[in-house]
Amino acid sequence: MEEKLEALCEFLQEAADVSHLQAATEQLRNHYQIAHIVYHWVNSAGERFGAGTYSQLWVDRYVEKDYLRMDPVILGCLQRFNPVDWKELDWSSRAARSFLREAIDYGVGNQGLSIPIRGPAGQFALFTASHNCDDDVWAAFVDLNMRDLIIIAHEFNRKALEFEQGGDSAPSPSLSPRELAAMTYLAKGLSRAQAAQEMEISEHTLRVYIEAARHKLGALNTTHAVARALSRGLIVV
Amino acid sequence: MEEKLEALCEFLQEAADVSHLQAATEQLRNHYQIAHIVYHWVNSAGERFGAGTYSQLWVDRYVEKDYLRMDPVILGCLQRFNPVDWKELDWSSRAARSFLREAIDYGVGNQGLSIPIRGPAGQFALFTASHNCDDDVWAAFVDLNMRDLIIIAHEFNRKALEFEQGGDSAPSPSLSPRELAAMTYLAKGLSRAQAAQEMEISEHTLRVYIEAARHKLGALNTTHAVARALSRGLIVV
DNA sequence: TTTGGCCTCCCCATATCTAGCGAGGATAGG
DNA sequence: CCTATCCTCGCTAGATATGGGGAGGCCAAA
Repeated sequence: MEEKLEALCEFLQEAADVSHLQAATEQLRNHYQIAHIVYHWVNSAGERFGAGTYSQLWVDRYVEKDYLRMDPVILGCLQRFNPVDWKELDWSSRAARSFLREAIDYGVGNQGLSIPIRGPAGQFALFTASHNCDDDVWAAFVDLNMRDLIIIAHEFNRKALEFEQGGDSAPSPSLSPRELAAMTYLAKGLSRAQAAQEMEISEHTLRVYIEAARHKLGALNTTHAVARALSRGLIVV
Repeated sequence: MEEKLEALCEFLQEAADVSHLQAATEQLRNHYQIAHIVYHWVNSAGERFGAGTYSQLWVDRYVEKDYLRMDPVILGCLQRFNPVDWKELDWSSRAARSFLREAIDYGVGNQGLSIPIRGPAGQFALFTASHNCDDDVWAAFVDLNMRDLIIIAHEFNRKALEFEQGGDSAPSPSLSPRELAAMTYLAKGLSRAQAAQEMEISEHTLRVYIEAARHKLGALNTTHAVARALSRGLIVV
């Protein structure tokens, strides 16, 4: 799985649009005179891409350790809406703190601002600016540049979306209303029998919807189908 | 211009509830000298709120006819990411065109810009500015004010989110690393046997993790547990 | 030291899901 | 009008998941 991720990222680095992003991050970094700019993008198929100015050493380390799954910046922004300063995140666990220490050792800033933006089909973009400085300097920087950074994040998203739609990426399948209802009830924890009762249809019919949704979503089982429907933003619990 | 905008944002930050948003929209409208400003918000429970400057006649008509379900602005923005000019939307169906004609009759602008923004739990916000003028004037307006409008949309969302979260924010339970891994593999569509193999433990042990996660998450079954872990941002597929 | 959480393993009976098959009526768009 | 999609219902059999129970070792914090 990790190799696939790396391959995708490499591919993207060579792709015209993303190298554009890469160049853009570098340019931004120079312009704002901060340590790093990172752009992280999860498309509607759940594939991840990134472009940033972190050192290759840190990127390798990050991938190797699968830090994606515990990085408080990622986890925090997955639950948030608006730009978030790294200080507002949850660094209480030991793993998180040692992660931060290590990150700083690898040249990542001790201060950071991340802007999460979501797309209609479960796309998730995270634009991050980070720097190494004390709190006052950082607060002043954020105060001055927050708006620009939000606008830039939107620009990046536009680019990423263009790339996604221009390429061969499979568009999110559209589920019928009953299929969506079925997925939603299952995501709420109802059994098939209960869901069928809610929808006032036979359980047999409900099964047809689940199967149809499963096939459309390319899912291996019901849980997978519900997970995909959720992470693509097709349903909401 | 800039100072006035900042004052508006400050006002928004002090706004305590949705009824204040109404006042804010009115203020924005005066400031930008356009026909209408509308803010539309769907919270994580799927409940809709709105604040805007449309005439009550049009609002009543809109609700009565259940236009929400066919309004090309709503439908279009539900599938989009970035600010969208109404001209970019799909007005091809007969119903859409007659809807637009009717809207203009009721005083809604013939030009509009809508900014969709999404939250982590399916929240959906739509900030719209509309006006009645010809294309050139409108293009100039958009060109000049797009950035401000994006920032304002974000401010509105921050307020709406605070309002939604005011009080009953139940903290997400913390799952152990193995529990998270189990949830993640299940969300990826692996069967219990496969997940156990990936984690190099027996299927029996895996079941214990799933059960533990299920109880922590207050979930009724495995699918529910995975759905909750996903929608709370505890795991990433 | 004791408590609590975590990780690992095992048994069993029942409930649920999966994967095929088939079929008729409603509805909306071209 | 026609075609495609959706909605509804039925069957069978095997595979898989679920919900109880219990048990021992490890580690860290109180």
